[in-house]
Amino acid sequence: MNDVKARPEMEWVKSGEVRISDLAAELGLTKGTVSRALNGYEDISKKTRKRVMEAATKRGYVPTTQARRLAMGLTETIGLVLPPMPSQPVNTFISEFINSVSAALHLHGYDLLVHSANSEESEVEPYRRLVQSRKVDGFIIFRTHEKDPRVNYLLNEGFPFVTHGRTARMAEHDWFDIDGEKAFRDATSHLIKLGHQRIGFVGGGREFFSAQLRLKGFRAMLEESCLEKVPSLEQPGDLTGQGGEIAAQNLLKQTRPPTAILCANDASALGVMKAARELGFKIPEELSVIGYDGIALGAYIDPPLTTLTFSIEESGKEMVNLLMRRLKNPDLPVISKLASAILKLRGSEGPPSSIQNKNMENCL
Amino acid sequence: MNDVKARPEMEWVKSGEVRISDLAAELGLTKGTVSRALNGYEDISKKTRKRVMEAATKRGYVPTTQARRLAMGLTETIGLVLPPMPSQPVNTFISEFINSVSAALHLHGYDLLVHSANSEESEVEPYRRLVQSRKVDGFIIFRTHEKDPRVNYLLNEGFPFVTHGRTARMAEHDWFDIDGEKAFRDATSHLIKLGHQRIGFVGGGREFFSAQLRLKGFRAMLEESCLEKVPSLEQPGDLTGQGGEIAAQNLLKQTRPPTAILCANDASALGVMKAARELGFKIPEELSVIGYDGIALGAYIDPPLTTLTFSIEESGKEMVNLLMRRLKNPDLPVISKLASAILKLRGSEGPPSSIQNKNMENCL
DNA sequence: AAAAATACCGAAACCGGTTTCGAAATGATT
DNA sequence: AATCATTTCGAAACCGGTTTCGGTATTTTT
Repeated sequence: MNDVKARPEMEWVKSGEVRISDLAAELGLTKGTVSRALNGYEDISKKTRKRVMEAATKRGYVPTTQARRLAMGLTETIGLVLPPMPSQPVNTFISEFINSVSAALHLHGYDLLVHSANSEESEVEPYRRLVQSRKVDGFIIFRTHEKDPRVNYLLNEGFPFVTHGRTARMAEHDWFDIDGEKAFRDATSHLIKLGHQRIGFVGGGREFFSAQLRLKGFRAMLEESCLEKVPSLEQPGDLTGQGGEIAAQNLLKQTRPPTAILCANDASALGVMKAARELGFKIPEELSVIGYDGIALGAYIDPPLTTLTFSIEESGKEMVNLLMRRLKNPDLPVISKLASAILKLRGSEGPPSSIQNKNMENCL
Repeated sequence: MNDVKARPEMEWVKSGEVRISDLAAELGLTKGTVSRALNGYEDISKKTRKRVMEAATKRGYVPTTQARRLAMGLTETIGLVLPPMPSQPVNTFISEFINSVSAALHLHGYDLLVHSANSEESEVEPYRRLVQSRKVDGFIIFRTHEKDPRVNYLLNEGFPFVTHGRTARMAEHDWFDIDGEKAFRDATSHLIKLGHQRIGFVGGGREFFSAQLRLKGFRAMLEESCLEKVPSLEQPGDLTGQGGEIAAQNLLKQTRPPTAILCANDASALGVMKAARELGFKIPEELSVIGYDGIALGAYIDPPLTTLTFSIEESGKEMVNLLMRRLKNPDLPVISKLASAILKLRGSEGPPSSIQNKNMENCL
């Protein structure tokens, strides 16, 4: 009967050949039974279950994903759309993030579909396509805007997603974020304690909500410390090295340049340092610089870049957890998680050369 | 009859609701006919084709990807497995590469599945899983080893893939690579022409084939220029900043340290620069440093890092082209493409301080 | 020992498409 | 007008699984 296995070396080990119907035929069962046996249904006798599982491993049977997913009505895939790459790509963040998200998803049996956005079309277009073609069950979104069209679209569709970063509608969707406001309060406070009174700020692009929060933290700490808010010390920036250069030039060419500059990310901090060097400012003696992101390369430059850092690994994991929870039960109330960044002192900041003394004790 | 659309605002625009059978029923056709009409079969009259297509766009019908793929027996998905992240992630390369590959694949209607490798299991395990579960039609592999188990596995399975980088079996598979040998010949030649005679080399990890080729180019140019090959000037390295630091210490603490150091990538070059600073070597006056990768950050450090650069965008595109060709016709002969890196002078190299003169004219 | 409950498996529908085959309707040919 | 060739579409199988339902075979209850 089953002398099919002529030789014990099992020559059919070549993967991807055996289907569930083959297994069923071989065992004298129906494919329905085989399926239930493999999936742990209770209405299968231990004996046949064992028989089935042994045959499955022996023949190297692995269910065809597409078929299973079609039958079960889910894709087990999460979409991640990369933002259009800036001309100056500095995003060591992205690769780490993808890695962490992918690993976390894998633990839940999910795959990661990475899609690139081309800059010509609308920002929501990739999301729309993925939703309509039913290629994914949910999204991971990062670099949120305050009014984020992607969030609007997905909320309107009732499609699951989690954001890295808050939005104006953050009460309506799950999100994970780093507390950039607190981070910049801390960094600003650190600079003030060192004696700085004129502190410049290089932002991260008006369009990103996180940039606003960082600015907010910066301003709040200034106010708390009775330092006047000087509009010309706040430069927009754009998260690139080039943007940092331009911002630094605007800051340092002023008649009373700042003695410290706080940057919305490390890339612009590097731009700031470059411009500062070219303008003859010594770091950190004549100018303190602090970045944000904690990129590893920051430790290798001269002086090493002091920066606000956080765990990208944790970010990815947490976001996946939030998303999985949402997928399992779409009706749960929205939740969020706020992690904090820590100030990693590496040497690009220090006390200002000429301490302008002023009443630093209390606000009058 | 079809007064279903009570109001002209068409409230069923909500995506993902309408199936092909709905369309068929609405039009009084069978789903087979609708399918053929939509897919441009010749046996459908212009009239009904038009009717079908209009109804499809009106109802916002988009075929369910899973079903289509199951029926057609393909996944339209390419797998990319990320290598385990080093403790010091410096890979701005990866995110750019993913972006470029993803964009190129999209033009062909393919998706990109990004999978992370956990370092505990065998290197081929992720590939095996993706093959067996039939989640992808092909792979894009990078960071090849000379004897690459992934390549061996896929060749043995007869599964389509393209590598970024050559392998010992490169005659058997399509590949794309940067001509690292030539690149390092060029860089070495440049240093020699500047007057350097003791040149250090920081490799990129024995396991990578590319590292060997770069070393080969370095050695070849030394020999061509009648410079003696000093084994102690060749350090292994590991493509990280830390590895660069260690290598640089080994080089610079020698009694006769090199006047220039060539690094297998920019990350290790940054490590080299850091170590050099700490040991009191001025760059480029007392030590020239050249990297490889052309990372954007290199332009922002002091001095800006001279490096060998190439287009990641082009790499991604070319690899996708190779892979698509292979998928369309698996029996075509293997082809490959070798692109070249160009030396981007930014300032971290210059003539050695004390020119040790020696006969530089010809080899004797 | 007959009746009722339980364990176990087969049959078939289903997921949502694609593709082959054949039949009916239409048009062209003689 | 009868015959043949084309056009056009319906019917049904198929991709490879999952899941519901119902019917024996077996065990338990009385």
